[in-house]
Amino acid sequence: MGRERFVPASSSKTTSSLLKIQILVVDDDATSLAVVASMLRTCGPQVIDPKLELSVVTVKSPLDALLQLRLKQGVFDLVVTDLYMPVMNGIELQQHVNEEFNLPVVIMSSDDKESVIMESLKSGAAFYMVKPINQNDLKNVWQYAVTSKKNSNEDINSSSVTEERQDGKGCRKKKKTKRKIEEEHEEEKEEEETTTVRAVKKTKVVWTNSLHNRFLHAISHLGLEKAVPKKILEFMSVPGLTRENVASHLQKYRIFLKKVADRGNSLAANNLSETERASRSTFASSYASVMLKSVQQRYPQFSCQQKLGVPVQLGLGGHISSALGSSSVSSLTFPNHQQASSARNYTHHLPHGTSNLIGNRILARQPCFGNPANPLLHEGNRTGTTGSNPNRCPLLKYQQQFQSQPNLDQNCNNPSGCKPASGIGNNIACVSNSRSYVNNISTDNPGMQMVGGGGRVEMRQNSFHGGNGFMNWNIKDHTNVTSIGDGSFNYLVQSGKAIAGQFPASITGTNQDNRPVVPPTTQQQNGLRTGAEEIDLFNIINDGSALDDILNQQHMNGDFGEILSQPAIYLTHNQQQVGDGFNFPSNKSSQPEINFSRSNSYKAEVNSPGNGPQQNREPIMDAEYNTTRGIQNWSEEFLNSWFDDAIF
DNA sequence: TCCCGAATAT
DNA sequence: TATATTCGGG
Repeated sequence: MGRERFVPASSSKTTSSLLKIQILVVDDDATSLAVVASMLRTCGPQVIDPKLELSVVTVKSPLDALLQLRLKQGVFDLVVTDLYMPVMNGIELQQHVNEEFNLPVVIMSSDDKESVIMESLKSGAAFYMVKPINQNDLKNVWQYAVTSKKNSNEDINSSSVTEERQDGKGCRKKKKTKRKIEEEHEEEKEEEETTTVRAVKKTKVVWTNSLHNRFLHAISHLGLEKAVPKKILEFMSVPGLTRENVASHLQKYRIFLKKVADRGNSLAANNLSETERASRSTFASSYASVMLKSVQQRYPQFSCQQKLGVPVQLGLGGHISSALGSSSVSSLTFPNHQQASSARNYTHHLPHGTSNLIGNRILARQPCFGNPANPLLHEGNRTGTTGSNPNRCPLLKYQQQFQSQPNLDQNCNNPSGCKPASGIGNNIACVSNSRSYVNNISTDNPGMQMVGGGGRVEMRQNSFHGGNGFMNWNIKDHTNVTSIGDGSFNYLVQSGKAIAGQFPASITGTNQDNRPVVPPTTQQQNGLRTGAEEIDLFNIINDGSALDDILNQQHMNGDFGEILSQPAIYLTHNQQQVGDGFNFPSNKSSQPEINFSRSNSYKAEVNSPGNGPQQNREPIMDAEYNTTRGIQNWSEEFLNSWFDDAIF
């Protein structure tokens, strides 16, 4: 016991208690005002201890705002203001508020010019939100309001310490000028009961995705070993967050990591440096990356990339190919080991342009495809039937390129158990950018087949976003393709969207329309399993719990971790099928579009989070995208915006 | 004195 | 369960 029991001091500024958080929203645009206020009201209780009383007051002019603030001294904890308003702009208002009330002011505007943002921040805005505002922004606002309130209370307390005392009934406040630890000890017994009936609970930090992502980002930056609370805190640079908060979270995170690691007999630090080297992605520290490392460390036989020394990027970055130009890409083939070569179906087309493949150690780098000179992957032919032709076995070529083990045979099998082209582990998720498209990817193996009509792969909104589907697939046995779900498009949707602080979000089988994924009626052979079990596959992503099971299945080998990948990210921002090809806009007004070729019915209707009609949703990204550039060049803003949404 | 991190409390 | 707090020790 014997800990501080501070209550917010009632000063001239702060008459409210911690029990109540009030935000004042200022916007001359009535619609915007209403929207923001309503969103604030909605999301407040999700983030803040519901026991706290939250309220939002709106005013349409900065002058009214100041009036309100003066009238209700100490009532408000934070001001959210539009930037451009008549009479007084947001920055000016902020300055007034700062001088007179010392309250944090959040400025919002659709103006995303860096200069404007910088100016706002320099002038002292707590932060700047670019409209359209999303729920996450507002959650942060609540969070901020709470933490800043807490802090200001603490500040007050530290200068003129106020202590809350309680007799089990009412709460009585006692002012003291100086507080000494010894005194507190004296009062310990007396205060015993106060622990149960505290008028004021310190606000809990809610580890939102955004916060958690920052946390992960910090860890990635620092490295797991050097990531100690203080440094993490520093790096995260979140106002109000304390070292203790971070320490607590870190503890939890470590426990989580340990749990994951313990699943394996831990091949310990094997290959770690390589892994480390490969993990240069922005997201390298992400959960996925940790997951992948863990998987790979435990199951080195499934870690061909490492052995091959391929410079893959791990984690959420998945395999991100560099933008190496725009040579076209033709075909990838995956022989079906189970069938006679004459019956094998080579229908694997690759995107051209820079493609990002996730999946089993297929790294679709630009020069790899359709370039006979490229030893990594050779064109072979699209409809070839001679499975023994090594040129049609990309992995074989891949293997040859990198002379290291394991040696794949012509069927892309390898004696050490690495069967790159079989099973779920080989799902290849492919997203192309650079005005390219995914034609056709399929493993043509018993196992999970990435599919979509003609064998396309769809990367929908990444499940980590908790939004739409994860990917399509069909279950395929030797002869049949069994659809999961509605038969045309099948999705695995991750349910646990944005559950704060949950490292492993769970996945449920729900298709795009929230209909449950219907498990295949027939137990598939060769390791194919029921829908429920397939869902387990995705749990690998989450906690690895299904890994053992899956590895026991024939044809289910692979680096599952890589299913976690970046590409879906590309598709998470308001894309519509408009034409042929997949573009990101060069400016904000144009809509990204996507089309996986081959079928006009195919839509990558991935949007900013929300439930409204797709076309009504606002893009949440304003990423600069240059078709000649690769993922590495995605703007920080984009990455950050993704950061804020995603659950890693 | 700081602050880490396991243990424990809430 | 998630987060906060305590507390021994470097």
